[in-house]
Amino acid sequence: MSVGTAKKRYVRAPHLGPERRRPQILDAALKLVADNGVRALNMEAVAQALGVTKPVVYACFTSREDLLNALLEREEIRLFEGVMAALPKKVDITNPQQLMTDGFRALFNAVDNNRDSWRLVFSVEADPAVAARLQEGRRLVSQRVSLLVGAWLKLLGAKDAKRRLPILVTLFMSICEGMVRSLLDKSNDWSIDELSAYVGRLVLAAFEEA
Amino acid sequence: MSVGTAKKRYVRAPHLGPERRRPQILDAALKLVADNGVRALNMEAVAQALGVTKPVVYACFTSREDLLNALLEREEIRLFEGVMAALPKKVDITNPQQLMTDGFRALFNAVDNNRDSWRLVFSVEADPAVAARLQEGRRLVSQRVSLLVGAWLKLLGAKDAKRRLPILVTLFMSICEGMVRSLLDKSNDWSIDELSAYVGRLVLAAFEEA
DNA sequence: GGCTGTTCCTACGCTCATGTAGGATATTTA
DNA sequence: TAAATATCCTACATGAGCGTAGGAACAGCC
Repeated sequence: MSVGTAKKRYVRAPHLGPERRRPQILDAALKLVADNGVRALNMEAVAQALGVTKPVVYACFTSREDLLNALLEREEIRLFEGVMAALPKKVDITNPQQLMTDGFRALFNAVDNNRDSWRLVFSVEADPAVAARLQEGRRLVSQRVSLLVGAWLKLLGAKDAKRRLPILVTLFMSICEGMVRSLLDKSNDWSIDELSAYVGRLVLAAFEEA
Repeated sequence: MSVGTAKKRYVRAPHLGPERRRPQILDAALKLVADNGVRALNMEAVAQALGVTKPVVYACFTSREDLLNALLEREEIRLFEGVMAALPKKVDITNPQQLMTDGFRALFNAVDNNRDSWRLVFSVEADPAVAARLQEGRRLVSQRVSLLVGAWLKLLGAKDAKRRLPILVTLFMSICEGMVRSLLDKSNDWSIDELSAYVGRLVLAAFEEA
């Protein structure tokens, strides 16, 4: 074939510059991790997803670890917002049932509206590069839950509250995490409203025995 | 220094042969994973732990994946035994409290007596080489739990049992997993007897609302 | 002691992913 | 339009881990 009519083998990517590429890269990285797990997140794959080459990615993030951290930094805002909004400011004794149901509904909706971000959290556990950050996030949420459960125990007038508290926090966190996980991979036939009402009722029953 | 008095730089490992090395290798691998996570499991590390070189390991297991599978195959016997023994044969309506407490106690003891094996389970989740095997294990346990919870729902005469079942199973499994996890990394001031009694009471309360 | 077969070790090749140097191309500026 | 600058691409260096070929040391047997 003649040189004149030969098609270019690739399309050279537009000159956007690091500033405008950063968010694109984070988007691509999020999708990669959410779809195929953290192990699928490598610089080559990210570059390809954008129709670009590695050095372009490295111009935005100095390393894979840097990229992953930046991704988490961006997502954790959304994530925390969802979780913290689900937790009530104060424990309202007049209607604990409502409190639970509303909380779970808020959580489940937050998850359902940001599935990829939430998948990220669970995928990323496998990666040591961000283990510390993740653990810190969990600690923060636990702390908040601890406050609320502590208040609840006080209202109940439970004996031995100080000792029971960590167990109850663990229990509550496990339940939340389990339900969120199942929300992310199974798509069962429960609406979020139904599910939060049911789970809320069950969990409340347990906590009334606390 | 003279050649005659030069110390050997290494001790050549005894000639045991693959047959007798296999269990040693599995032990070393288990310890590695339990202590430092799956990522720490590489053939070189395993070899070093035994004072041996890689080809010796490869004489016993054809690949890293093979080794990991063999390890899980060996451990899962112990693991299943613990879990299945914790689950009652039949749902005894006369004393459900006892049923729960005994179950949790059996589970927690099984975990506490095989901490490394259980750590393995949670570490290994990060590795795609055995993801399928792990998932299958979970499925088997779920199935068994499902049977029991199904029977329980029948005894309760719960409405909509079929639809509620999977939610309850997820809930129950999440709680178990969460408690086991916390048993493995925190060493709190609860005895296993106390803990199982308390958790049993809470979970029962929830399930009476099922 | 010498022979045979087993077991172990040294040394290397391969692949995949990270990260970088330097040239090519586009865009902006003068 | 031509130089200066920003951005991108090709090509390579490096390192970790997997897996293997072939020679060295040992054990048991005659």
